[in-house]
Amino acid sequence: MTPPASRSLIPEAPASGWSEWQRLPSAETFSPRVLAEILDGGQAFRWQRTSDVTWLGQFGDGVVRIALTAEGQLAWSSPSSLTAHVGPALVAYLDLARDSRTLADTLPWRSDAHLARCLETFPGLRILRQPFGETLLGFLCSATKQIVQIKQMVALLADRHGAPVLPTTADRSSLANRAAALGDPSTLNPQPSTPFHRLPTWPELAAVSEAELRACLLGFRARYIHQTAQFLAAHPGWLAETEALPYAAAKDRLCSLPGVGEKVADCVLLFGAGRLEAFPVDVWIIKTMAARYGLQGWKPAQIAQFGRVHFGPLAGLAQQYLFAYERAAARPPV
DNA sequence: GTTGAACCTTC
DNA sequence: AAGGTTCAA
Repeated sequence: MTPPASRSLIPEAPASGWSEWQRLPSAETFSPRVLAEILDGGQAFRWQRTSDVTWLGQFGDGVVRIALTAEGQLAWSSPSSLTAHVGPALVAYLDLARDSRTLADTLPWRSDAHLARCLETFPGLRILRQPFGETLLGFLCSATKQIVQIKQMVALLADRHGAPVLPTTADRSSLANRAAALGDPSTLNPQPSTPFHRLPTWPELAAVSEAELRACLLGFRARYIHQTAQFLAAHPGWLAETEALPYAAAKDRLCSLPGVGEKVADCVLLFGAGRLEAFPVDVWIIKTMAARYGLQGWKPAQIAQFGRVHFGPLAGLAQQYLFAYERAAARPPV
């Protein structure tokens, strides 16, 4: 049992029906900026900021709020019915068993001044360990879209095609039973119910038409997701097997899915399978490798090769630091 | 093997 | 123009 976090250190009391704030089992501290980069910097698409230091997010069957204490430590709260499940799930999701600073220290920053600057700028930046299938769905949506738009597509998919996570079916039927016993007609037919829907699973997506997917603002990505869902439905176990494969084999298999090329496959393996050797090459990395490493005119595949050699077995972690730094440099300074 | 256009929609 | 993939030249 994690002890409740000291109430005075948390900016607000938990909402009713939610657990007390609890500390996470990690001594690491985070700045609001680094936490924002972790939760909302393009790894995941289901977090929204609720204040300077609090976030509301979903992954798997979980709904959770995260808060930063005055000392920069993490605390969390979830709907009471989910609390037992969310605690351990969140530790896995944030990959808190690994110390990110120790990990980052093994990167070649001693011989790479630019990397050293990126590490200093985002201390404690870490790679999430998201559910594999959800990560695949998110990055199938990502082609030529900005984070805001990807979040919008994913939110529509969840609202329209994902199962409600709250209240639990048990809660709901007990509510309905009680209401029936009391003869209260208003709760017999609960409203379109809850604000929280999980993302549709791949079997659920297989039952959604391409037209319905297009209605979720997916555009040409609707066909990719539809075809991928059909394939996965015809090959049960394929996704779980892929997740367990070594990096290169897993990437090959992912790239055989419609709409999945090298970049998307690397993102899925990095952010959804903990494969820190994956080095996704997107337009930001192409820019940064050209500007900071002198690789003007290099092709994505060449940059990926350079990245894996130069940054080593944790190239994906380095990639995330470079990515965060380059995007921050491009934004107007606060 | 390489290059370029097409693919949807929205900020 | 946007964090890409695919298909055809």
